[in-house]
Amino acid sequence: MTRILIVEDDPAILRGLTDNLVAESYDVLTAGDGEAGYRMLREHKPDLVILDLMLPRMSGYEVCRKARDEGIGTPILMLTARGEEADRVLGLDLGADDYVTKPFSIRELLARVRAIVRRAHPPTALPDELRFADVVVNFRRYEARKSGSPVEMTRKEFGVLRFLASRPGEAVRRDELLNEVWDYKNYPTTRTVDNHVASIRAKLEEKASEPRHLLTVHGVGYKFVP
Amino acid sequence: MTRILIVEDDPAILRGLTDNLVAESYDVLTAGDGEAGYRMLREHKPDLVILDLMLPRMSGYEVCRKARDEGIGTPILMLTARGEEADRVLGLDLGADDYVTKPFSIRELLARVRAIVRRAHPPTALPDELRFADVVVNFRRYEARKSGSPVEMTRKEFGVLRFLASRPGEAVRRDELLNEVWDYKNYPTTRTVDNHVASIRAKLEEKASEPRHLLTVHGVGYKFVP
DNA sequence: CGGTCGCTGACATTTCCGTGACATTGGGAG
DNA sequence: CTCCCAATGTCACGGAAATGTCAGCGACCG
Repeated sequence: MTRILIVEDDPAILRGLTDNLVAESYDVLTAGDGEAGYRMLREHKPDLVILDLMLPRMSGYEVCRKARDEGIGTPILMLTARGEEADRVLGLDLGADDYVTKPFSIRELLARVRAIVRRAHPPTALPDELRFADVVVNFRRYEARKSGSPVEMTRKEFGVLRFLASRPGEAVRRDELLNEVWDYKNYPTTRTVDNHVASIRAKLEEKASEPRHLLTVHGVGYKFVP
Repeated sequence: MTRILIVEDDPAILRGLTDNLVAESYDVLTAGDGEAGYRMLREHKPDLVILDLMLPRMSGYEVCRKARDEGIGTPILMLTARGEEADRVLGLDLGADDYVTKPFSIRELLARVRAIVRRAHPPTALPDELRFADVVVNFRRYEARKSGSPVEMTRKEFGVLRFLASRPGEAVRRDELLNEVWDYKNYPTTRTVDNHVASIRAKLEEKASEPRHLLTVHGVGYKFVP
């Protein structure tokens, strides 16, 4: 799970950021001033810090410099107010990885966060669409069709199928599926995975008892073959 | 894959830029003088050009002007040496999208490249008008009609419907709607979205309890289908 | 000061998820 | 080859989470 520390003294912005990042299933830590932020940075070693430049007690500038001086390489995304042009370059020269100027669009900020995180943890790309036999599944539309007729599937079913399909032909362990499709709060039994696979089979396979695309790998997990 | 053309005569800078952009998984093309750069711009239609202002054979200034004269709208990021202040504005007037002054921080340049690329792949344009079943909605006039009769809708309702309609058939999460239709300062509950969708249904759907165009995607959000 | 709009919270309803019990299968040990 | 245990298939139920619905309240505007 990717952990993000937000250091920001404006409660409105802090809340907006937190909500959005949590919704994107990041782990979020927060601090309201530079000192607390710096302490949390050292103690919790987040994967990314979103750091306001103007902060009470210790500026983002100082937090950044002190962290870098200590060899802490955690990626830092700076928040700067408009007109702090000089500080911009300074922030970047200090070793911040990117900056965003307030007022910023949430979309832009999330895009930058994703970009930074992606550089650190390259993920496996998930497909947007999947076709096999007479089945078409579109993961953006959350739509599935078999022989042209719509099939109702649930969110978890889409999630499981999508992850299996991202590694075609490869056996995927149950705990890998749990890690990828579920979040860390809801971490059910591995049997839950079986149930979801079973219901996907019931909906998309010709004969659920003799699956041809969602195969069991005994003692390991499941694999998808087109 | 995003393709970037770099036109730069200093081999050291050229190599530094290339390495960094390749590392960020861009496709990189290079040219060492203005003429070659101009030719490659026409032939390869990159998604972005990083263009030095001072170049042998044909200046960045000329390349930019000629390209724009021919209606080539490719985004251009200008590299200018310090003290070329006058040229800066010129470069921007010519239709360059951004500029960076040498010596530049590579991080800053990468940040600007990302910003330009993002702008160029627009987050889906919003429609000005929408028709489905016996409904006509005009988002410029803020007018809606059902079976020819006017229907009163509020600003937020127009906003929500418009964004959903900009991605027909695709499931849109509540937080995406909040990000697009609301601004980051006013960031209400996701339940607020439900209410607005409900009231749009009440006004435009035949039976609000059995919507046929504004559909719920359980666990995800909503989608609009024409 | 009356009305609309937008947001929240409470309650009703629907959908889905996770679990456990039991049936069935697979594969290794003997 | 057969037996036996573990792994998996199957199913139904209880509860939780997501959504629909409605009323109320404050902000803003005329």
